[in-house]
Amino acid sequence: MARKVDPEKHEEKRLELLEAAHRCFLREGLRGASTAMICKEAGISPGHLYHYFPSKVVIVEAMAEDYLRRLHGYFADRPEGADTSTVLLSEIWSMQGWGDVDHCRILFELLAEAGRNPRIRAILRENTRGVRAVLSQTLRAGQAKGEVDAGLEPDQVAAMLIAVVDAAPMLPLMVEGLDFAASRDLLTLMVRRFLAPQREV
Amino acid sequence: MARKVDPEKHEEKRLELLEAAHRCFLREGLRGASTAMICKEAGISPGHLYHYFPSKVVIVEAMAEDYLRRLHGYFADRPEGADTSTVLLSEIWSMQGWGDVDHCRILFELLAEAGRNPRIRAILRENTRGVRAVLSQTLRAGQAKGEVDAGLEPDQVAAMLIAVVDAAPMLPLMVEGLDFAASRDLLTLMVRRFLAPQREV
Amino acid sequence: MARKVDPEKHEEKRLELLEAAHRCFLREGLRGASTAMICKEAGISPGHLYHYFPSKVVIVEAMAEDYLRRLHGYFADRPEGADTSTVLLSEIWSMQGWGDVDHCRILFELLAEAGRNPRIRAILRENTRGVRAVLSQTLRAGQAKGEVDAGLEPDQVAAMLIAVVDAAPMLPLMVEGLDFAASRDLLTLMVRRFLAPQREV
Amino acid sequence: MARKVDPEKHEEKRLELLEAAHRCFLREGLRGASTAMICKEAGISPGHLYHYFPSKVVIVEAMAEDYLRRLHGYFADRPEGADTSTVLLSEIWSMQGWGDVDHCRILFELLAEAGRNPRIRAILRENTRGVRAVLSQTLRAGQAKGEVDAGLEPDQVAAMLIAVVDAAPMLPLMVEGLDFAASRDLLTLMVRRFLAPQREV
DNA sequence: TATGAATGAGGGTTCATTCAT
DNA sequence: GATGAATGAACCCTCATTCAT
Repeated sequence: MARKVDPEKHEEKRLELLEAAHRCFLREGLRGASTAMICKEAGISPGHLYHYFPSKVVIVEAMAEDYLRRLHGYFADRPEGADTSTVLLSEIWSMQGWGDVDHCRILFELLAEAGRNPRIRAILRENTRGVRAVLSQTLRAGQAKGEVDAGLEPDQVAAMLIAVVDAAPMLPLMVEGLDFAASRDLLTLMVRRFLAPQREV
Repeated sequence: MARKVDPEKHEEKRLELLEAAHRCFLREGLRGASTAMICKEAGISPGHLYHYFPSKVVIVEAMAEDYLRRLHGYFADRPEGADTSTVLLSEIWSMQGWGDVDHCRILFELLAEAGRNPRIRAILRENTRGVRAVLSQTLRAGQAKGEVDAGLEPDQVAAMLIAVVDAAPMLPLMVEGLDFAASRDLLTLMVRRFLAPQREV
Repeated sequence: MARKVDPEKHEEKRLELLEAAHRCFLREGLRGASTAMICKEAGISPGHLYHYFPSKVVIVEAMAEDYLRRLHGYFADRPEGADTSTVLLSEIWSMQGWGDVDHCRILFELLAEAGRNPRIRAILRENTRGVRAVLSQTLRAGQAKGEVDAGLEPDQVAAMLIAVVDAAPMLPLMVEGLDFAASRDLLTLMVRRFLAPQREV
Repeated sequence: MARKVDPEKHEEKRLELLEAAHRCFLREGLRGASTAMICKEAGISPGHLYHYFPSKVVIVEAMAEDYLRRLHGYFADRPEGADTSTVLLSEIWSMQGWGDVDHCRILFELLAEAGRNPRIRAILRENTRGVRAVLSQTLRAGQAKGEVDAGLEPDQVAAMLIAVVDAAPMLPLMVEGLDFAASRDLLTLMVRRFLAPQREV
C-alpha cells in the first residue's frame, strides 16, 4: 500500500486552493476573507487547509506569487508581428471588457499590502523584475527596428509601462459607465505616441 | 450656566482622529487597523472614539472622503503660467521624493475596497468626478491655446490622466531604488507627447 | 442669591426622571435601557442624571418603589358600595382595555429581578405587605357582611388575589386577540365563586 | 478515513448548553448573563459556543422553546383518575416545595421579554396554544362528565388557568415565609370552586 | 444647575490555528 | 488524507460613571 501520496495530486489541490483563496480575497479582501471561508469555497474542512499551507500568511504569499505569474504570463505569449506598443499592451488586448479586468483588482490588495509587508513587496518586485526584463527586451528590439524612440531608456520605460497597464483596472472603479474599447484605444494611443521616434525635436 | 458645546473644537478633534486613522490604516490596512489602535494613536480612550464616529465603517468612509478631497486639492492650486501637461501633473510636481508619495498608498486600500464596497466606490467616483471636471477644463483650455491635440476627447483623457497619476505610487513598490526625479520626468514626457498636437498624422 | 434650590422642584424633576426611566425600562428592559437613553427620554444631559440618583441601581429601585406605590394605589380609592369581589379587583376594573395593562409589564421585569436581587425583592415584599393588609381588611369586612366564605383565611387569600390580579397582564402576551372585557368578566367570576359562602359543604 | 460527524453528540451538547444557559439566565437575567459566563458554566471556551448557536439571541430563543416545552410537558403525563381540577393543576401538584418552583422564574424573564420582542412573544404564544388545546379538551371532558360547569367557555377558561398557574411562582417572591402546601391547596380550592357546576343560578 | 467630553471594563462575536479521531 | 470540535486572543462597540467647565 503506497503511503506517500501522489505529489502531483497534492500540487493540483494546492493550486485549486489558491484559486479559491483568490476568489475569496477578491470578494472580501486579504484580511476580510477567513480561512474558514476559503475552505468552504474550496470544499474542504477547516482543519485540512493546514495540510497544504502552514498559515494564512503563506496562503496570501503563495496566491500572490501564483497570481502574478499567471497574470504577467500574457506578455510571454504575445503575438508576433504586431507593433511594439500593441505587444507591450498585450495583457490588456487579451481582454474583452471590464469584466475581464475584475480579477486584477487583487493587485490593489497586493499593492496596499506591499506597502507595509516586506515579503509581499519582495514577491511583487521579483515578479516585476521578470516582466521588466521581457518588456525591456521588446523595447530594445523596437528601438533596433526604429519603431521606438532611441532616446528612451528601456528599463525605465518598462517600469512605467507596467505601472500604466496595472492602472487600467482603476478606471471602471473611478468612473462609472466608461467604455472599455475606447479606454483601451486611448491607452494604446498614449503609449504609441510616447514611444514613437521623435522627429527633429 | 451650561456651556454650549463648541462645535469647532469637536470638528477639529474629528479631523485629528481622521488623520490618526489614516496613519493607522497606512500602517496596518483598513481591516488590520483596530479601533483600539486608532485611539491609541490619537491619544484617547477606546470608547471615546464613538463620540465622534458611530462606527469604524464611518471612520473609513470619512477618512476616504477627507483624504481624497485634500489629495486632489492640489489640482486646484496649480501654478498659473505652466504648460498644460505640467499643470495636469501638478499633484506629482508638488512632491519632492518617494517619501512624499507614501501617504498615497492609502489609495490602493481604497481601490481594493471600492471593488467590493459600493459606498467607498461611490466616494471614489464622486471625488473623481470633481477632479475630472477640473482636468477636462484645463485640457479644453489647452486645446484652445493649441497646446493640446484637438482630436482628443477631454473627458476621456482626463479619466486616463487621473489613473496614470494615481499609478505613480506603484513604482517605488514594484521597483527598488527607482530614481524619483527621473521617473517623474519620464511620466511628464509621456503625458506631454500624448497631448501634443500631432502634425500631419 | 439663594444657593439651596427649591427642594420641591428637585423632587418634581426626580419623579419625571423616574417616569422617563419607566418608559425606557418597558421598551428595553431593566438592563437593556441605558442611562443615556433615560436621559434622552427625560431631556437632560447624561451627566446630570447623577445629580438626582447616585447610580442606575438606585434608579431601578426608586422606579420600582414609585411604580408599585402608584399601581396599588388603586386599591385605596376603590368604590364604596360595590360587592367585595369587585372591590378586590378594582385595579383591573379601572382599566378599559389591554392597552391600559401595558405599563404593568414592568412587573414581570421586577419579578424576574426580585428572584435574584434581594433589594428589589424587599421592595416588592414591602409593597405587597401594604396591599395585603388592605385586601385582608376588605375580606374580613366581607366575611362580617356574610359576602365572603368565613372559612377562608383572609391573609392567605389576599396574597393569592394579588398574584391572580398581577397575572392578568400575562394574558395578552400569551394569547393573541383575547377579548379584554370577557377576560375580565371571567376573572371576576372566578374570584366571586372562590369567595362566595359555601352552602352545606 | 474521515469520520462523519455524530449529530447525536452534537444535539446532546446543544441541550447541555441550553441548560447551562438557563441556569445563568436565572442567576443573572437574560441580558445580565454573558456568553462568557454561559461558556464557563458549560465548561467550554468562549468561542466554542458559536459552534452550536449563531448568536446569543438564538440561545435565548432556543432556551425559551426548550424550557416551555419541558415545563408544559407536565400536562401531558397527568394522572388518570384524578378529578378535573387536579388534572388541570398537575404542573403544580408535581412539585414539592417552593424550591421546585425556582426554575419557573425564567418565565418572568420571558414574559418581560415577550412584551417587547416579537419572536419571544411568538414562541410563548405557540407554546401556550398547545397547552390551551390540552386543557380545553380536559375541560370539555369534565363538562361531559358533569364535573365542570357547562356554562364556561373551555378555551377562555383554559387561558385563564394557564395564567393562574404561571402566577404561582410570584407568591414566594411577593410574600416571605408563605407555606407551599397551603398555597397550593388554596389555589386548588379556587379553581375547584370556579369550575364546579353551579346549582340553580 | 447643567453640560458633554472622557474613561475603561466588559459585552457579543470572529477567527487563525491545533488536535483527537 | 480528512474531519470538525475546540481554543483563546482580539475585534468592534456599549455603557455606567466621572469630571472640568
